[in-house]
Parts: sequence; C-alpha cells; structure tokens
Amino acid sequence: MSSFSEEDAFEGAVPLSQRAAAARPTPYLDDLNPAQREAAETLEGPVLMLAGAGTGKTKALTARIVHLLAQGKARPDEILSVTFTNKAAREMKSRIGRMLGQTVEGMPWLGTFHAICVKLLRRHAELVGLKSNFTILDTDDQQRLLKQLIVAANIDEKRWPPRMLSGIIDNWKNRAWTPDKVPAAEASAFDGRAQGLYAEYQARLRELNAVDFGDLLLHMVTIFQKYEDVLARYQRWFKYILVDEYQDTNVAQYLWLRLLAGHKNICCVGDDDQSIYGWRGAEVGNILRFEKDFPGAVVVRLEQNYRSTGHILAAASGVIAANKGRLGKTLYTAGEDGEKVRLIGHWDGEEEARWIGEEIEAMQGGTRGLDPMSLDDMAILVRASHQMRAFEDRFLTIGLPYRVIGGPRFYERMEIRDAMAYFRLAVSPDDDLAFERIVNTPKRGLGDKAIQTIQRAARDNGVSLVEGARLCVENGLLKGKGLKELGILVQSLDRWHGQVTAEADTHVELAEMILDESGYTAMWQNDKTPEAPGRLENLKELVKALEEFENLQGFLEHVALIMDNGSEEQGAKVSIMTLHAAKGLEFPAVFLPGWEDGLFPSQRSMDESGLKGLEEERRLAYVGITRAEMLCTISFAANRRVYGQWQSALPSRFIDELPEAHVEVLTPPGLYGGGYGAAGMAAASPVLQGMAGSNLHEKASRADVYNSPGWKRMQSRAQQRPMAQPKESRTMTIDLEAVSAYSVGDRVFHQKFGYGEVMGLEGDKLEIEFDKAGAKKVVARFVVPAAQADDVPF
DNA sequence: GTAGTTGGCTTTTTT
DNA sequence: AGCCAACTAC
Repeated sequence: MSSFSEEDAFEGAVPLSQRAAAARPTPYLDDLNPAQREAAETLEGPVLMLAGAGTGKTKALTARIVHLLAQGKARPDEILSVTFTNKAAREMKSRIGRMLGQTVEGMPWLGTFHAICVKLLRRHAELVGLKSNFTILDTDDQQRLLKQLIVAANIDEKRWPPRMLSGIIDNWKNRAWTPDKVPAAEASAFDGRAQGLYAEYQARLRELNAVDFGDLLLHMVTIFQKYEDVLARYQRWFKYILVDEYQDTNVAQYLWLRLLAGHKNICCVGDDDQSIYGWRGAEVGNILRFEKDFPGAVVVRLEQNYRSTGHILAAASGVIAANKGRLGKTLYTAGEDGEKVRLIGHWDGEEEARWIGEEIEAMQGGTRGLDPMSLDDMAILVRASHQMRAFEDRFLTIGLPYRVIGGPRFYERMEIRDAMAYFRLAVSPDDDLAFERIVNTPKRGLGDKAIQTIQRAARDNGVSLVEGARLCVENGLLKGKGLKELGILVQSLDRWHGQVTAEADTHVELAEMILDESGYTAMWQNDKTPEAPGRLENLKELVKALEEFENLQGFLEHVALIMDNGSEEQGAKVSIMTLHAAKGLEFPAVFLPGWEDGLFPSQRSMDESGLKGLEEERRLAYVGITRAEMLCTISFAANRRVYGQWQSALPSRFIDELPEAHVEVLTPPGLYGGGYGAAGMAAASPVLQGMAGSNLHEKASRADVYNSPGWKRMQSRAQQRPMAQPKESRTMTIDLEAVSAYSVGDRVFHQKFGYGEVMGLEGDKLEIEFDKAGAKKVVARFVVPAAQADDVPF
C-alpha cells in the first residue's frame, strides 16, 4: 500500500508525516493564527468553530484532521467528516492530501451527508424494507412518480401540482418526519391529502426499491433511532466527527449528527451570518443552539479576515449588523483599507449591464488606474438567475467572454438523463421509471395508450414494466409498428442486460452499443434543431466519463450523487452567478447589480417569511460583499423589465445600511439626482418617470451628491475614462428610433452575426437573414445600417 | 400519434 | 418576455 495505510496507523507504525516531522512535531500548525490553532488543537469534546467569511476555516479544519491523524488519535477511517457539496468534499480531500504529502485513500468517511448516508444505507437497507442495490431518484423521477399518484387519486393536478406536493414532502423529510410522524397541524396541507399521498409515495418507493434524496437521511435517522445496536456500533466507530457549513444543516441532518455524536468529539464549523438556505430547510437555530445542545462546548471565533480590504469588510459588517439574534463576530483585517465600496445607480437594467461591461473592459485594460486585471478575477453576482440574461446579452454583443456558473448541470440534461435511463435498464431491468422514460424515446409509435396497456399487463401479473412489455409482445396486445418496435426493444434490453452480467465487452463499448442499437444516437443525428450537435457532444462526454469507472453499475452509483458539471472551458472569462452559487468563492473584483427593493431583498422572500426572510436576504447581501477581495461595486436601476412589464423600483434598503464612510458614490447626476439610498431615489423617481431617455442631463435634479467626494472624483475621472453618460444617451436615442429606423429589405450589420438583410419587423425586434449566420431575430438596437458598420462604436 | 398552439407561471439549489 | 406543459387539430 502506497498511501497512508490504515494498517500502518493501526499497528502503531510511525506514519511518514510524523517521522519526517520529528524535529517540528506539528508543522501543519505553524502558519495558523491563534484562533485557527485553537480550533485545530482542541480535539476532545464538542467544538464550535465560528468562522467568518474569509477567515481560513478550511485551513483550520484540514489542520485539525491532520493533527488528529498525526497525534494518532484516530485512524483515517475513524473520522467522520461531512460537507454539503461534493466540491467541498473534494477540496478537503485534496488539501489534506497536500498537507500530508500523499493521497488520502484512507478517509472513506469524508464526504457529503448524502454520499455517507448512501454508504451506510446500502449496509442496512433491509432494516427499512429495501434491498441494498436500491436506486436513487432525482427530483425529476420523484415528481413524475408523485404525478402518477396524484392522477391515480383523482386529484386535479392543475390546482394541486406535483411540484407543490414534492415541496411539502421534501420539507417533511427535512424535518425527519416519516408519514406517521407528520404532526396534526400539517394535516391540511395539499387539500388535506398530503399525508396520505406521502405514505403512498413511500410505499411506492419501497416497491420500486428506490429512495429519493431526502430518504437517504431520513432512513438512516430511522434506523439509528430504532436499532440501538447499529447506532452504538457507529458511535463507537466514529471517534471524531467534523461538520462543515453547520449553519446549513436541516433537522434531519442535525438529528443524524446528534445520534452519531452522542456527547463526544464533534467539531462543527460554520457562520450564522452566512446561513442562506433557510428556504430549503436549513435551520440557523442549529448553530445558534450549539452550546445548549453540546454542553461544555468550546466556541472558537475565527475573526481575522485574509480576503478583503478594510473598506469592504466594514461595509459588509455594517449591513449584517442590522440582523438580530446573531452569535456575533467582528471581522478585522491586518491589510489595507483599499478602495471604498462603489455605489452607482442607473436608469434601467440594460444600462446597468452596459456600464458594468465597460467597467470590466476598463479594468481588464488597466484603464481604471489599477493594474490590468484578468477576467477570471471578476464576477457578477445576482440575486435571481433571470438577472443574468441582461449581462449575457450585453457581453455577447460586445464580445466579452463570460461563464455562467451553476446553470443546468450536466447530468440534468435531457439527453444525459435519457442515456442514463438506458444504462439503468441494462443494469436493472426492473427499473420501471427508466423504462417509462425511454420506451418511446426515440419514437417507437408507443403512445399513451400503448403504455397504459403495458402498465396494465405488468400490474395484473405483478411484474416489472419490461416483463409487462414482453407479455404484450408475446400475446399480441398491441398492433402494428408499436408491437414490432416494442418487441425489438425488449429483445435489445435482454441482450444488453446479458452483456452487463457477462461483462464480455468493456462497459464503455457496451454503452456505445446501447446508445447505437436503441436508435438514440440516430435520433439526435437526424434532429435538425440547433441544439442537436451539442447534445451529441454531451453524449460523447458521457461515454468518456464512463472510462473512469470499473463498470456500468459503479458509474450509475456515483452519478446519482455526484452531479458535476461538464468539462471546464478554457480561457479567461468573467463569471456570472447567483449569490447563492457564490458562497465559498472569492474574486478580486465583484459586481453586485440589481440592489432594488423587491428584487433584492426579494419581495417573495419577505412575503413568505417576513422578518426571517428579510434577515436571510441581508445575510445574502453580506455573503455578496464578502466575496470581494479588492473592489466591490454595488449598483441598482430605477427601471427594470420584470416578466415583460416595465417596473420602477427604489434602491434596496440594504444600500441605506451601508456605512457611508466606506462607500464611494459614483451615481452620475445625469441619471440620478438624489443622494444615495431610498430617500434620494424617492425624490428623483417622479422626475425620471417623465423622461423619455433623450434629455437626461437637463432634467436631472440637483442634490448633495454633487458635493460628495465620490462625485468630485467622478468628475476628475470623466476625462480619462469614456464614461457611460454621454455615450449612453446616444445609444438610447438609437434605441427609441431603432424600431422605425429599418424596413424590410434594408442591409444591416450586427456585431456578432455580421451582415444581413431585414426580412421582417416585430416589435422592437428585427427578423434578419444573415449572410453567414442564417435567420435570426435580433433586438433592433444591436444592429446598424450596413453602410455605417465601420464607424459605429459598440 | 404527432405537431402546432395556447395558457399559466415566474427566487434562491444541493444531493 | 420566455419557458414549459397541456390541449386541440390533423
């Protein structure tokens, strides 16, 4: 064994790390600050590590694990170390590996709650009526199953959509309520039928030998509560427990941890100020209650921030201070104050995107007075994903490379899920959900009626759908094309299953064969839609990913839990993502657009959760600001199109909570008269309502912003830097005229698509047949008459 | 059984 | 506005 072997540690042989470190017994503790060091060294008893943003908690956490190992307190497989995401687990693994100077194969219990629960549940599945080879359903499978139950129960699925039911059930599972434990107070949910449907759903899952994500934890909690011997065994086994992002734990996870920890050595790491997942069941209360739950707990505060400048930290602290019921931390930095947080207001969302685009280009070129910065070092963090669109549109037109983080995941794409369904069926022919998914994909002439026939045959005979299909074929219960095709499908499934078992070919070849013989690849090859080539590409990637696994089973096992994104693209790009997706990340320069009341804080959040919701939004603001290392720019727009309707809004109340001393106001008076914050806007707004976009400067109201240092600085800068204002008003004029400016037959030029001819007019959009790029509908202001193409600055 | 059309909904997201 | 799901017309 080449790695840190379990036997070595167990037999008492001195591990390499320890031998090499004989002179300095704990080199991994050397560069920790006192708080980090205390967190890493307090091994016995409950410890709460309150780690503010950017205070090096992962460093402390990894040092703690290394310390445990080096001190011989536990073997690598006796440490339970839980994270929320696979990414976090991976990072932790690689950091421990780096610290130890070797790979960490001996830490089988470092992983996500779900991954660890799968491992445990496979061992004890029979205790909750499952077989150990149960399948894990994702959200999509779950909802389709619920829909079937809703339809079967004769419930109007319009009024009571499956989505809602799945939400209710997830919620209950998050609180560790099995169907029989749902409190009476909740009985009215879903027209009073949720509880019954929940019970039915669980029964159906058991029939299918399947679990959903929530079940992974729920079943384990059930087992631990019911079978003391099983629990005791794991309590003894896990000598030390570590939990990352403790503020994000839900009730089920909390119970799971408490059961496993007993009253022993548990170290929870988290930050109550960064709890932003309340809406999916996270209980901030868990971290707030820690000292009560674990008497004698040592609380260590990590407050020295290594990420952000003084002004940025002060601004973030100022905002979060408005929240009640915090454990309380004071972040400080030994570094410089740096630039103040910049604040700017815009006329509308498009202008905001335009301005940010220009700022990014300026920063990239070093024109902002700072050193040139890579696009990789900049990020735009938005509250809701639909806000990304404005930036994508804008960046596409100016040719600024960007990447969207967190969009639809690779394994959630339709073609991948279809392919996976085929693989699942090949491995386990009784996977009914997979069968339903692909039985008519590609089209085999098997519609609703045929599927009902198959289902009836299966149900009547108490067999799986594949067997039901076989019966239908044998007894000629279907007709024509469908019958023939179904016969072929059943035969193919038999053959593939045979090969999985026989392992005659490699699984990669088998996978290719399945996709080929099923006609699935051909389906996309014959598809003329623009996304078809991409889908084929994804399928290739899927097959490539298979190579890293021993066999199909192993692959399916992993994929259910590890929903990673596809390959990383090359080249420097600006990142665009939601605030939620940004947690845990950091960037030298961060843009925080859309700080308007109703959007951020989100109206919905406040309506649904009141003060609690508002406070979570505020934590989100805190998370956003603390992502920035050097430069943080907050912006808002007076007008924005929401669901197709123009709406005006006031600046976010969080803007008023920013401590003035740490903010520089950039708002150009041409656009906004007011000082900053809601008060200023309220005054400026009526004026703005009446403006058509052309004469913005004349109508702007005067206010104290003219006297602010920020404005003075702006003015002095206006000459060095082509600022938004004069250029914008010109572009806006083009906007308004654009619709009428073209007629059918005009030759036009588009930044990205090149030259083309106008074929039609549609609102503010033009239908253009581009010479190279083909037919497209393009917003009129993105094109110019072909004759002017050379001298229009985009 | 499929293709085009209309109507409702719209935060955040990991596993 | 834009997306998805369900419905209606072939």
